[in-house]
Amino acid sequence: MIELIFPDGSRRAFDDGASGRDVAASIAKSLEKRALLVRLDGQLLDLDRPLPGGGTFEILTRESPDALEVIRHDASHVLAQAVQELFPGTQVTIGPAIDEGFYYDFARDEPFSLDDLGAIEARMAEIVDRDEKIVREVWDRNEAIAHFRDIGEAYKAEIISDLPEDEVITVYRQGDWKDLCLGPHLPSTRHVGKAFKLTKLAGAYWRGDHRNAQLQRIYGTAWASEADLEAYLRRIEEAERRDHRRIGRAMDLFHLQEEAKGMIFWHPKGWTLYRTIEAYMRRRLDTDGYVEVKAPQIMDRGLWEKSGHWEKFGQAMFTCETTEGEELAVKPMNCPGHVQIFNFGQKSYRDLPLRMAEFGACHRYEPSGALHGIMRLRAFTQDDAHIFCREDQIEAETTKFVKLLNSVYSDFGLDLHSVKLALRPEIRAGSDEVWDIAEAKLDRAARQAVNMEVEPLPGEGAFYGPKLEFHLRDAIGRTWQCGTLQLDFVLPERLDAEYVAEDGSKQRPVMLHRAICGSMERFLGVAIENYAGAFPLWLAPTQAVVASITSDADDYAREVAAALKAAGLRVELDLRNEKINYKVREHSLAKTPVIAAVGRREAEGRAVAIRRLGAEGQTVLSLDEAVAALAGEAVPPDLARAALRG
RNA sequence: GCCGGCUUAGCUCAGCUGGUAGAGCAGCGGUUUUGUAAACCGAAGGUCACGGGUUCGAGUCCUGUAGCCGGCACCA
Repeated sequence: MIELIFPDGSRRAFDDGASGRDVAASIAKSLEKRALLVRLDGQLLDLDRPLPGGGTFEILTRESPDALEVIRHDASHVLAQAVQELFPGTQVTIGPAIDEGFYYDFARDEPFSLDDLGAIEARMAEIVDRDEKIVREVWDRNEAIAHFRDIGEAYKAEIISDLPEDEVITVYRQGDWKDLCLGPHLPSTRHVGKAFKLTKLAGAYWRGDHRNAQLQRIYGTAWASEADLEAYLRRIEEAERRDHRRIGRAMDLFHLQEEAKGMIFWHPKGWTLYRTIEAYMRRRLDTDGYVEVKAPQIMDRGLWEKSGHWEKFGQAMFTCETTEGEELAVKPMNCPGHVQIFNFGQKSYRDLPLRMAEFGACHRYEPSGALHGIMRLRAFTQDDAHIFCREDQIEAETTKFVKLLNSVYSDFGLDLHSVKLALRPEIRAGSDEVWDIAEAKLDRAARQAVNMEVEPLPGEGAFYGPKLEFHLRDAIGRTWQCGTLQLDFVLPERLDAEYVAEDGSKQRPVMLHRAICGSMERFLGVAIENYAGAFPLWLAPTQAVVASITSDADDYAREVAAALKAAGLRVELDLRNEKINYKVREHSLAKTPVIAAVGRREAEGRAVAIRRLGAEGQTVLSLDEAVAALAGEAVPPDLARAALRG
């Protein structure tokens, strides 16, 4: 007998060998019908699999988030079956569930075309209608390897060979089709439902390694219901309207062109936005005890060799040779320059922690395929800073930094998507003891400062130290690393950074590389998508347009614009010979936060009719009131807080 | 860099199976003086990304290159 503990706390005994289905049926026939999976002691199991023992027990139906993940996983199996039925000779590899859907990687000489997706979808629907039972089988390891090799599934055979010797090999069968898989799965293909859609084709390397063969990946999305699928598709469509590239063009912020791949031509409005953010960041750094510097844009190759970057990233650096035979490199990062400034003259322990900031313009020859709007560029500006400190100051500095970062993100209405800690890579500098301490310090400090999980990334740290990553999301849910804090025990050594300690001895400082925006451009891209171009007043490149209604009011309109401008607002004047309807529409589409319309009435009463973006109708205020109100609202959040504190 | 797709007027897009280009908006010139999301008229605007080929004839078919888009790989 086995004893099951149900979510309500009740306990019941069942015969050995009872399956989740038996349990569901014993409760209610209707529950058996709706049951898809069970959870036993936290582990998901197939509904028809005999329960291996007793424990806490739960029956999952379609509505459960865990069931949705299995629906997506099964959709990938149905996809694979459909592909193999339609395109014999195609090899299957792996096909997991992912956020919002699933994919499956196939090996096939001929590429799939977009047109194939329709046919594959239709076949998938057929397989769902066939309602094939999905059956779990346990296979002998060697037989499994031989079997998959015999039927030409080399990748599957390779996967099994690489599994640990004691791993139970399970194969799931649906109709004539089968796949090596850990499971669990739904009882039959009918339960996958029809709320799925194949979305895109892509290349993907076998096992994520570019030295391996490239497979063909088919992505799809799958949901528990048609309504959820439709909502998802609508959400994607909506998100595409927020795309920073589209908004950048529509709002005339910037452009990119072939002659300068991965580099931005900032237009007046975009550059105003950029400078507003830069000024804000500069104030935040200033109040947090940073000093700002500026190091050369191009420096001798020798310095990059000494820092170690030439060896590792030389291929990706822009270089030039002078007529006098010097070899120079455009800086791909700011740290070596900052160490030169640190090294100039003598530093005392009293100078530490020394927080040295620079809005550093960096150039890197990024692979062409990596470029993406203004998120991934070849020329970008880091809001970089290096904190030179003693080892015992690392934690406090990290906590201080994360606090600042959180405060900055919240001023832009951004939520951290995730925080990750990249741990020691295989090839690294420094002893294991040093890494132990370093990783623990960052982990502790980050956990203390952010109210969320810190996800470890084994093997992904920089060669010189562990790295905290702060990720934000773009409109369609792709995440971008923006903030970062990296501990470095190598560079101070390589570039001979020293300070004089209390006892008069020379000591090496530790260096913390840190950035909040990461790249100003990327941060701007994320901010554009976050606000969908409708910036709060303090950020909007054009904060207000003064629009005349008739030309009688032109002089007064000029006066209003001048008054707003004198109060520090970024104002445009629209005296064109157009109807007010036309002007309102145009400036609304341009996402101008405030339209101040003035006609004969306003001119006579020295008033303005204020219309706010997104609001219906307008409020008439006296000119003085309007200026005071808008000027107050346009104060950046950090200055507003400072004013509040007095 | 790799796989797939796309590239037609400033922008958004038409252009069927090959017969040398079309709309809306913007811009320009006029008319209109207008009350809160598109007034009216007119003229103009294109080496159909770039190069090569097939053909009597190519935006359309083939091929090479570039850029961009979606992924993958990369990201000091």
